[in-house]
Amino acid sequence: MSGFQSPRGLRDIREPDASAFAWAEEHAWSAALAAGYARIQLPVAEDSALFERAIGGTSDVVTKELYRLAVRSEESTPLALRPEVTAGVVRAYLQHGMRSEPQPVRLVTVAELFRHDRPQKGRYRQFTQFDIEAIGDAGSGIDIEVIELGTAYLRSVGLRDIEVHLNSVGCPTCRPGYLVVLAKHFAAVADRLSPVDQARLEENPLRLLDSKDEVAVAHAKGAPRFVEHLCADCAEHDRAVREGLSIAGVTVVDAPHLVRGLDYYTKTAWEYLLPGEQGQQGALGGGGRYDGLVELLGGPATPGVGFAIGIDRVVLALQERGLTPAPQRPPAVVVCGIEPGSVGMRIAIASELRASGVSARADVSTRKIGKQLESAVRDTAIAVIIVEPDGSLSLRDLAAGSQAEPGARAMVVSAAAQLARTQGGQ
RNA sequence: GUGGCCAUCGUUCAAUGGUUAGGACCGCGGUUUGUGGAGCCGCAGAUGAGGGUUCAAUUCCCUCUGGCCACCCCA
Repeated sequence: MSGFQSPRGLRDIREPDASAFAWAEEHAWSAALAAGYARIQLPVAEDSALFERAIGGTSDVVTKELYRLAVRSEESTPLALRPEVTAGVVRAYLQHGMRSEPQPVRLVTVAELFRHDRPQKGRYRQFTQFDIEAIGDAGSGIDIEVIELGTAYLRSVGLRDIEVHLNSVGCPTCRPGYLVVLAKHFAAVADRLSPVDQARLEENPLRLLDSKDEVAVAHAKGAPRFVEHLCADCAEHDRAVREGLSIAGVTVVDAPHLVRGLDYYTKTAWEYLLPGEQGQQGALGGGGRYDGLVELLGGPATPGVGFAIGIDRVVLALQERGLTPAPQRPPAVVVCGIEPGSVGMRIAIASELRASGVSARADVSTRKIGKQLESAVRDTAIAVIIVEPDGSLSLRDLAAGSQAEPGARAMVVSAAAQLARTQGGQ
């Protein structure tokens, strides 16, 4: 052991997990690209102030989970590793004048994010999100499009039983009024609330709906529902989203207690959940509308919606259900030989096979042929080419156990490729 | 960030306040010398780190590191 370990919450992803990750990410890209979303790659770090402004300076994500980079000189701007992607996307939208493109601007990315949280299963300090953003359209239609896209993605990877929990968190017009009503409701039991919940009653009553504490949970059941205190505009938006989703075939679970952690959400808010799962692993992702964010970041008033789905959690869910895709299979053809001088030729032949679309590798050792065959067999290779001392090649069919007489290179290579193609498909 | 449980070869298990910490799987090699996943034989490989108690610590205590669970929060 070297004495070094990966830092807390940061991990190595190896096979077979690595294949499952790649597979989940590929599905994410293609689901969004097929729907007309444009790829965008963003930097992993941004001006710290961008996150502070977007997410809210008092939020947990900013106050305790943000990785702030050491400042290297007086004039450099303080940077932070991204804890989420929406802020960066909005920054890019403004920086590149995307408001002069057809609206809404639809963007996708798969991003590594960093949050200094206490790690647990399904919760890491570096994690990957599939993120979709549609900026510049205030209509309910785009909400429906985005929500449906997320469900379609999750279903496409095999998570057919996911639930969409939906709520509306209002807007600056109606939220203050609702908070008052809500606070009044909980004030009745204020003295029985846990200390944490009492603080929430003061600072962010919405969070009380989300509490795990017995008293709060019990009292939350009879709490006034936000959907009944929405302003006319928000109420109509909510109605249209629900109706549209139903017609689009997305079944929705009404979730009056759903509140999202980031301050910038308005109106539509939702989460993708796995029924039966408790706690952390249950929430695969979530999203919402953020009509005030662009303006908050210094742009013109511009609406937006988006979601983020945790790839790490998708992979975990896949594994728990045995839906993990088959890992990459080893090369179909192995090129063996024992003379040290034939190594170059073995590599050239393997390369030639690959160029013709057949996976192949050379055995670059000088071990006995028996050992080389054994390792090829264990790797589930289909065929072996043996470079004979005189430079001629023998082709051995591992399934059949037969070996042809040594022949000329071109012939043997094409026969091997042929064999790999016909048997590889089975 | 708070509280709790945990930590032995790459993996999975075992053992002990006292000689060389044991097995299985995996890997590598041998099986009479260039042809197959078996069998047999062999090799390599661990007490996470640092302190303390003790004649003696992998074992008991402390700190750190890392994992897991709950909370917090979120993906």
